[in-house]
This record gives sequence, structure tokens and C-alpha cells, in this order.
Amino acid sequence: MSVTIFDVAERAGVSISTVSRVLNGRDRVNPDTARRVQAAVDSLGFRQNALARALVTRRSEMVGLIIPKVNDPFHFEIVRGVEDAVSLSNHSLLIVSQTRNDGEERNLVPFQRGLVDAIIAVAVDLSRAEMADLEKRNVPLVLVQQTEGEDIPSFVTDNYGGACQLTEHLLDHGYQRFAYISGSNLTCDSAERLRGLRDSLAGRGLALDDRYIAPGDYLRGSGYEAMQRLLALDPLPDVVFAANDQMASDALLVINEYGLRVPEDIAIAGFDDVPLASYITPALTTVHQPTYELGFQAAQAALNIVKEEKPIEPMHVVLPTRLVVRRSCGCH
Amino acid sequence: MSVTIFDVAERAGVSISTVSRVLNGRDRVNPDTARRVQAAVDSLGFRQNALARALVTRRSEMVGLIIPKVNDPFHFEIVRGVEDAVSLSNHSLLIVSQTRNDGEERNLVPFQRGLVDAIIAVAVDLSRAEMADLEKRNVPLVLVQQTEGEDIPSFVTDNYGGACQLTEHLLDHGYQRFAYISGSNLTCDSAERLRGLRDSLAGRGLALDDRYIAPGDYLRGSGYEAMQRLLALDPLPDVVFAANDQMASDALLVINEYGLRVPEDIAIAGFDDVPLASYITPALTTVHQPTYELGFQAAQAALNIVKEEKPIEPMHVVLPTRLVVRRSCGCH
DNA sequence: CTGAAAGCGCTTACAG
DNA sequence: CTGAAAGCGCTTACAG
Repeated sequence: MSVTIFDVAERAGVSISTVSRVLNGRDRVNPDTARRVQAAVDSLGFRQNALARALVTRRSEMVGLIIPKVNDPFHFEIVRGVEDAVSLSNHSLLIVSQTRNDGEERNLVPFQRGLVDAIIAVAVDLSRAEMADLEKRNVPLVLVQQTEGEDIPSFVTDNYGGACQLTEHLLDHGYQRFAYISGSNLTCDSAERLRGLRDSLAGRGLALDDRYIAPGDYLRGSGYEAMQRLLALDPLPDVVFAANDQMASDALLVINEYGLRVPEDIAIAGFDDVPLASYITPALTTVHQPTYELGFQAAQAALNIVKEEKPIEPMHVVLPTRLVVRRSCGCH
Repeated sequence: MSVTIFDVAERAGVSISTVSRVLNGRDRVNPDTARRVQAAVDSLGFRQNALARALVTRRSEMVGLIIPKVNDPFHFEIVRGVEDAVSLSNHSLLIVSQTRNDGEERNLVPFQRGLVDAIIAVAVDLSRAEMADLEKRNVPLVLVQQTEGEDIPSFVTDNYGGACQLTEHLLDHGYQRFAYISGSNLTCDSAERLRGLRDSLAGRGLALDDRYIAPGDYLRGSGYEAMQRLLALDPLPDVVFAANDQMASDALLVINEYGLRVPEDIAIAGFDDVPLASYITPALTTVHQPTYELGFQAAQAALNIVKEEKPIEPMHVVLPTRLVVRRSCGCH
């Protein structure tokens, strides 16, 4: 069996209450006693059982993260940010990677059973019912890259503003016929980016023809089909704005296969500024998102809600994006 | 307060023992009673408290994952594999992302406190002492992409074989002067790959000059410096074998900056076959690793050890790699 | 098939 | 500053 607090107490010749006190360092303890206890702890190799502790304190010191089951650098930077914030305050990270679209409830079960002190949900489209259930169980929820009403805290990047900035830049190149490759329509980021594109075009008296919107899902390969569809259009678009870099890279491949050149024949731009963007040829003009920051701040906020036991201020944070001009837009 | 098993028992007019029985579905329970209990559970919205349950069963149904703090697709595919295996058996995943090199013990604490039933350590170079401690606490450990003696189960890809295959291919192109950009020397994969390179060269009566080994650390940007160092050499290498695709991509950028062409002036090959490899120009010849499989199998093994309470068979698994020929080696 | 009781390993008022 | 006792929410022999 493993070493318990009773073993330590016995060895140190004190009660378990005293052991608990020196372990948690909260109440005052005679320095001599404390030393004896510490010696017992060390010699026995004792470690507090986190489960027992959590059961009585009602704090597991674990934070739950729900994230779509995609493998891209964009999401992983968020995870890194979350992980850093979480471990900085000595908490652990429990991850549930949820397949988009499957809507099964099972995945959330660990979170409904008192396992985590707070939950961070990334672009995951939780149902209202699920959110309500979590709320009933009194576990704070923070949304990342999505929003859902006023009452649930959220951290997003300025998808709209970034899209506007990018579109303005493309317009300055003189492009007129825009095409858009959309992301998964389950998440709101793609819609926001599209809205930015539309509004900026409208500002110059242009409109986006619906036929020039090709559906994608953010994932590898989906930009491929979308671009093929766009290349069947007549006239061809001047410039393609893909909802993320991955799809933009796919589009580039297709355009090259068709014997056309980027940016001379068709310009391209993406969104996210993942590492891939700077490695392809021509390097991709895109919008940088502070993903690590996003995850870090969201996690800090979640932890704060737990600590303060009240909502955070401000409830809704929008992090600025930054236009990254490379060659695929026609610059240089 | 939250709904407990007592509330359910009261509502259903039975004892908590009975409620527990229907919840866990193990012992025989009168169908009528079971229905009453289930109705109470549903109407109260009751969920078992996972902490309390874990405390008595001595199973938390959580699996711990230790992974270096890098953000690359290679590692994340492993995570995805682990996550799938873990959630397939209704367990949760607790992640600790460990900075290489910092050697602080703190990160392992959650794992030493009874929080997880098993641990999977990815290329992380746990110290012997840490492994021993974990063993003392009776939590099974499975190593991924590393080995440490006979007694600890491990899952690795065939780094040596893959490197041999790749080298043979490059030799068939007629290259003679090889250079190697190494990975972090904390992990054994890079050493294995280097060994494969060396042995294959030796098979053709060639040797690798130490000056042609440039140190890298697998991370973004480190191939950059390494390649600069190699380009200062006289004579220049015919071909550069980078220990992973990321560094190979960096090397490509540097070679282009120097006004040289790949593969005409210097050929390049990588390792891993991450998505990036197929997007750069020229597309990268590399060695595919079954990373998802690796994580999946490792997690299954860990879960099996927990379930069977005995070591698995076989203890050491080597998954085959596959040569992926693209253009950077000179093919086409 | 079901209930009363002990126990998992801790923390935390409450006394002293 | 310290200890005895209750309790966190479950499971599981043990009786019946």
C-alpha cells in the first residue's frame, strides 16, 4: 500500500491534523514540529493523495479543455497557452478532444463529475443545454474563439477586423473579383472573416458574388476541392481569400497544377499565420493571430473565476490581429 | 450543493448501496428497483462524483501524458492517437507538457499523487529516479519514442531502419558528401537516425566527416543556423539529411537565400513526413512515421497493464517507417 | 436482491 | 500550537 498521512503522523509522533497543517502551510505550526513532520515526509517519500484532498476541499486543481479534434498548429498554440497558464498556478490540464459534428454528450462526462474546477472550450460549439448543465454543476466556463450570449466569458481574436485589414490591402493591389474559401460553418470565426471581407468590399462599392464563395472546413485538403471549384468559374477570380492558411496552401497547389501562377494570375491570402505560411512558395500573406496569448489569457481568466468565485472583468476580450504581408498577395 | 447518491437513494426509497449497484451495473439488482433508481437519477440530474469514486476504487480512470513542450504536428499526432485510445476506453487524459532541459521535478507531481492510473511519456527523457519513483507508486509507465532498459515498455518507430532506407536512396542518386543536421541530443531518435546514416554510408565504403554534422534541436529555426554552418564548409555537401522535416525546411530556405538550388546544387531530405513536407518547394523527400499509431498503441498498452495488472507482451514495439520520395532528393 | 457499516485519504472547524 | 472527530461522496464486503 502507499504511504498515507497516518504513516507520517505516526513517524513524526503527531496527529494527522498537524501533518495536514504543515503540508498545506496555512495554519501556524511550531517550527520544531514542522521540521519533524517534514523529516517524516521525506524519509517515507510521502505524497498527498490528490483525490482525497480534492474530495474535501472541493477543488481538484484540474482545468478541463475541450478542443476540436484537429491537428493544426493554430489550435496547438492555444493549447500551449492554456497549458502554461494552468501549470503556472500549479493546476493540471484535463483534455477532451471533441470531434466536430458528432454531438455526442459522452465526452463531457468527466467534466460533469466534479473532476475539474473550470472548463475552457475552444471553438467547439457546445450546445446551450451542455453549457447550462455545466453551469448547474457550478463549474465556470470560458469560451475561446467563440461567443454565446453575454453571460459566458469569451476570448476571441478580432476576426472581423483582421479580415477588413487584409481585404483593404488586397483592394489596394487593385483586385476586384474576390473569391472566398470558407471554414467550417460550425464555428463563428469563418463567418466573421467573411463579414469583414464583405464590408470592406462594400466600402469600395464592390460586392462578393455568392458563386465565388467555396465551402471548406479548415482541414487539410479541403482547400483543394474548394479551389478546383473556383477554377471552374468564368471569369476567374483575381484573388482568393481562404479562411485559414492551410486551405490557402491547398489552393496554391491547385492553382499551380492548373498551370497558373501565384500571385501573377491569381493572388492568394490566408488567415492565422501558422508556420506553414512562411515556408510555402510564394510565402503567404495572411493575418497573424495571437493564439498563444488567447489560450493563456482564457486560462488565467478561468482560474481567476475559480479563485475569486465571481465573474471576471471584462467578460469579453477581443485580441487584435496583425496583417502579415508576404508575397502571395502580389507584394515585393 | 450538488446532488449526491444519498439524494438519489432517498428519492428512490432505497439505500445508497443499491443506488451504487445500479450505477455501476455490476451486482444483480431487481429490475423494478433499478428502474426506480434510474428515474431518480434522471429527475435529479445526478452524476457520480468521480473523485469519491476514484478514492475508493483506487482507479481514477485518468491517464497521464508527458510530452515535450514543442508545437509540431509530429507530437500532436501522437497526442491524437493517445487521446483516441484513452477516450475509447472511457478514460480521461491528463497532460503535462514538459520543457526540455529544465529538469524540474514539479511537473510530475500530479502523477505522483494518485491522480492517474498510468503514464505515457513521449520522448521526454525522464530521469531514472523519476521512473523509479513512479514505479514505487505503482503507476505503470509506457515510453514512446524512447527506451530505457528492458523492464520499461516502449513504443518507438524504426528510426534506424528509416534512416538506412533514406540513406540508401540518396546513395543511389550518387551523392557522396553527406551532411547531417541533428535533433536534440536529449532524445534517442536523432542518435538512431545518425547511426542509420553512418552504417549505410559505411556499407558503401563512405564515412561521415564530423565537421558535416551540425547541431540542431528539432525546433523551428534551428535548421537555419545549422545550415548556415554547413554552407561555410569547403567543399559543400552534396546532400543534407536533417533529423526532422522542420529543420529540413529551414535548411531549404537558407540554401535558397544563398542563391543555390535544391536539389540541383544541394539535395535535402528530412524525417517525419509532417504536412509541411508536401507543401514546400521542392516537396521534401522524407521518412514517414506512423505517429498516430504509435500513440494509439502505447495508450492501449498502458491501459492494458492497468486492466490486467501485469506487464504486456511484447514489452518493446518497433513500428516500421516508410520512405517517401518527393523532389528534394533529386527525383522526378 | 438489499441494507448497515466500514473505509478510501484527506481537511477543517471546534476545543483546549 | 495541537488533537479528536466529523465529513467529503462514493464502493464493497458482510449479513440477511
